[in-house]
Amino acid sequence: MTTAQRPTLEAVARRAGVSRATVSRVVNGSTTVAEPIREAVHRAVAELGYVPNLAARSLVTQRTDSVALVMPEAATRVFSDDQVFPGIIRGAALELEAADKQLVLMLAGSRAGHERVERYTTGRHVDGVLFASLHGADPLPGRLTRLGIPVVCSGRPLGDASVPYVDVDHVGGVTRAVQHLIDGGRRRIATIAGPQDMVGGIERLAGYQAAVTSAGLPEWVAYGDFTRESGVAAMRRLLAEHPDLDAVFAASDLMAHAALRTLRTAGRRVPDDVAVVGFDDIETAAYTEPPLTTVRQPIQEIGRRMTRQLLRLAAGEPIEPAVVLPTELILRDSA
Amino acid sequence: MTTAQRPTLEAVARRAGVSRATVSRVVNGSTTVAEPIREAVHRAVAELGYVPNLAARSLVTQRTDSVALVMPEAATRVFSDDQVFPGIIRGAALELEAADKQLVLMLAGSRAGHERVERYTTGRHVDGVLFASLHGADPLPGRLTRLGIPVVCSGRPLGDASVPYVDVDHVGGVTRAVQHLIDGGRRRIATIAGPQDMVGGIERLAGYQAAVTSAGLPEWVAYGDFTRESGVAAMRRLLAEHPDLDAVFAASDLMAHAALRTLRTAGRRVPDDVAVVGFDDIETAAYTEPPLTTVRQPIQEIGRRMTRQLLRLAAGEPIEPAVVLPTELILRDSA
DNA sequence: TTGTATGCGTTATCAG
DNA sequence: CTGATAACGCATACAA
Repeated sequence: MTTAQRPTLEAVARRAGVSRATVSRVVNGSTTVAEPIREAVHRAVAELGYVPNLAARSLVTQRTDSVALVMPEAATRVFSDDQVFPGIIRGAALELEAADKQLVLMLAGSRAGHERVERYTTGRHVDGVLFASLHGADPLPGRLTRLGIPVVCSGRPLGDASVPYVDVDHVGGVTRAVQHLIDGGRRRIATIAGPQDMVGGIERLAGYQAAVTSAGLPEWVAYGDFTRESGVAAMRRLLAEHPDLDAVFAASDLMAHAALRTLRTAGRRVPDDVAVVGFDDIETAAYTEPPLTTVRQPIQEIGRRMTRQLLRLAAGEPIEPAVVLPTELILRDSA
Repeated sequence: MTTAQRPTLEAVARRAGVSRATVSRVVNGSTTVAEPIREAVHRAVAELGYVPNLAARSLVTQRTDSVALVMPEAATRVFSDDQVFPGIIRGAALELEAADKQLVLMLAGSRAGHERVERYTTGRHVDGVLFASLHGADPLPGRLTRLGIPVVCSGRPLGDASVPYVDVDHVGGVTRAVQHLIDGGRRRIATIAGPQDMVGGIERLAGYQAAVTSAGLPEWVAYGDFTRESGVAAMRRLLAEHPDLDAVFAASDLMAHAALRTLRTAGRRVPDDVAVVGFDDIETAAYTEPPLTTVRQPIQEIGRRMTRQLLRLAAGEPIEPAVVLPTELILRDSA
């Protein structure tokens, strides 16, 4: 292993018999360099295996051509099978690909991880930061924004209102879902709510509450955290407390899936005895038994829009502070 | 939004009435600074909201305190439910957490993505590079190694043998699995092999071939790519070509799961008519119908060991060129 | 214990 | 079209 001293611009310049400035021009594709010189430089670059030092470059350009996508979650949840994070990642990756920028994924599940992400992003290691899903009132997005670092969140940030975000129309989707249940003759509609430290959890519950209340129906709530396990527990609680329920709206498809199975175990037929509606429209929603009626949110599009907003911001263009994407009720067999 | 000019060491120094060098010492936790001065500096740092510029720092220290984990796959596959990548990510995250280094995840699914990763890593944006799963003979690990950048691969790299790696004992695991089938009286043992451009696919097939051949048994192979869909197709082909098979070893649990369902659909009972063994021991393996007998590989441990090796390498310590972790046959009901 | 001076590898500004 | 030369923001050997 030749721990060869890494060649610098200087070395290339000497080899090619030109100045550093000229080498820099060629490397950066400037068109104002004479053809023979350009060739000589390219040859020298190849012979020496020269690769620009990004730290030096970004020190002067003030850019890094990379963008961070921060996921304030432990790896387990990020890579669970609800495919929400992966969808956002895919959307961001596609959009950054087009802009020829590097996507840097960072997990901030632990306290230390969160701090490390803060150091990394405030240290200008990236041109902008995307936040994938925030818990509670995380101060980091606001802090970065105040430092002048472009930030876009997925989901309205709970703490600092001044951070631009991309979200979906939770309330509209839930309202349509509950209305659909009511139209189908359901009158005892329960909900399995999501975590109340996340905007998605909060708004979907609010949407449910508004819909049942305005229809003069009772409000039956059990809380989960979007996962299957929590869905099972919540569904059991609901069945115990309200054995006569005839419909349930779950704030995530994973919890809806759990509800489906729990209801069957309890001897209830879906949708005959109990109708079930989920939220997300993940891939498996079409393959559950029975196939799940659910509120679709355009997950990948969230990633794309966030990224586009961020790139605009980084380019100094003004952007709208909030983008809200539509949701859609997908009718299948469970309701 | 105050696009405040970002404060530098210089600014902090002036504010605190000391030299840049002293501020630098305080910021980096040097103990040789008088208490009152240290306090003054800290105050100035807080008042100005100073954050060190990482590019400038790494330009002089030659370190970035971050490590890249490259996944040469599209996002879809990385985040599929086999949980192999997530396991490696978790292992690496845990180990880097302990070392207080930042984990930088990079997807290199497309051609352009691959190039971008190359620029990023060769540009010394990270102190070392972990490769999660290589297809074919990717030249990048070798190239980075020759540039003096620490690299560790998961799985023996197919191209350049000089790159250190961490792998599991594929052959040993498969041999035990097949032997278990033979001990159970099976004589017509087929395999659903993995992709032959990946070391895992190659070695698991080789292990199967060696085991059946040395037992004087026929060698029946159908190829998949580790996914469920490919497993269904492969199992169907095997059933069509060798309707009398009495066992199948699948090179991944996902494919084994598919085999289970396909066999049942075809009217075969597992394990009565056909025994099935998988490879991986993913979480769902315990919940399939029937629960899956499989070869466990310590996925998370792979991530941890890779990372430890990389950190040693980056610290200039010598490391063994190959680490091979043991596999274990987990007996459940499918075989 | 603190300050001074220097260099890390680029890009950008200006002359020529 | 090309070449000096000055930043960029920080860490550190050396001097005081």
